[in-house]
Amino acid sequence: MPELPEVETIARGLAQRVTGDVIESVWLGSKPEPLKSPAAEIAQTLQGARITGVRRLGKHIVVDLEPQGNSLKIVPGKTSRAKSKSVLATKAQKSAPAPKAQWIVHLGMTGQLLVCRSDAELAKHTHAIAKLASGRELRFVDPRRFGRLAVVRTDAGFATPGIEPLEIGLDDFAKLFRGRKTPIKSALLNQKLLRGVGNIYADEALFRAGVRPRRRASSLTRAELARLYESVKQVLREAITAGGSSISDYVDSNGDPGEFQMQHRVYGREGEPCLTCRTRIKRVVIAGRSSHYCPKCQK
DNA sequence: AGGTTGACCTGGACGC
DNA sequence: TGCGTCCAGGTCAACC
Repeated sequence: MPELPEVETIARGLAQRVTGDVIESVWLGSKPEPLKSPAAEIAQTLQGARITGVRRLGKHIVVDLEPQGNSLKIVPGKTSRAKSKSVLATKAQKSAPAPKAQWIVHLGMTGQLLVCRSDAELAKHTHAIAKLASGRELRFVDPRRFGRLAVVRTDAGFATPGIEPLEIGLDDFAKLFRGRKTPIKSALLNQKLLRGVGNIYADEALFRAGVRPRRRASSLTRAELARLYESVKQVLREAITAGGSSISDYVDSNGDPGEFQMQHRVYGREGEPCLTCRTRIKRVVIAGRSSHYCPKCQK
């Protein structure tokens, strides 16, 4: 479910609500799929850490952490309570400022990262809970288990390929598609090129640009690339303003749905009239993904 | 090497 | 009501 605007909405909400809070303890479910880092490493990194910020990188949520006792010398007795003699404690002792850490969350198709009261009912498919010093909890819920949790503790921090679509310039944007035989729709979904665009916004951007999803990426004219460039940015910005698109289970960190699904012009509108020319919207499958377009408005 | 397909999961919608 | 089928916002590994 979550593409760039949804992840951005969630990250902004979390930043507002949990920045400065401290993770007191962590519970991780028994299902191993969601964990990309070893459970012990995740627990150890999060426990006692102060949240210094939350942001989005592509479709990832990055929770910036200041490990426990960062500026202090950590002695084994101090980290005591849990699992950890901890690699963390050892490292912190050596280098005066302990390395910053990050908690990386990818929501997959159905993941949710929610802030709630600790007495709130536990949703089915809750895979992780971070208890906060403020008395609230940060919960990761994901029925389909396509989501992923990881921690990163390198100086460089979390990195992912691809360019942010809201930051790229037109020339670099055009370069991404040069010589690519793949359909433009698939190229837009390729996270190694642009990071954050997903199925809904690819379809919506192509409609606004007047380009059919099956067109080979390399066949787009400069004018079409320029229109697509603007369309991608426009549709993402509008969707962020609307708080994202809620098709079935997307909610922000507060549990509230987005509004942008009301403004979809082609996605999910198969058989309905084009809002511009009344032609029926078509749905085709491209590289396994359903793709919606107006056969008249898009060339 | 670039491009395409299927697998990974669960649950909701729909047809019979 | 119940069962089967299809579909879903994302990403990989495995193929061609």
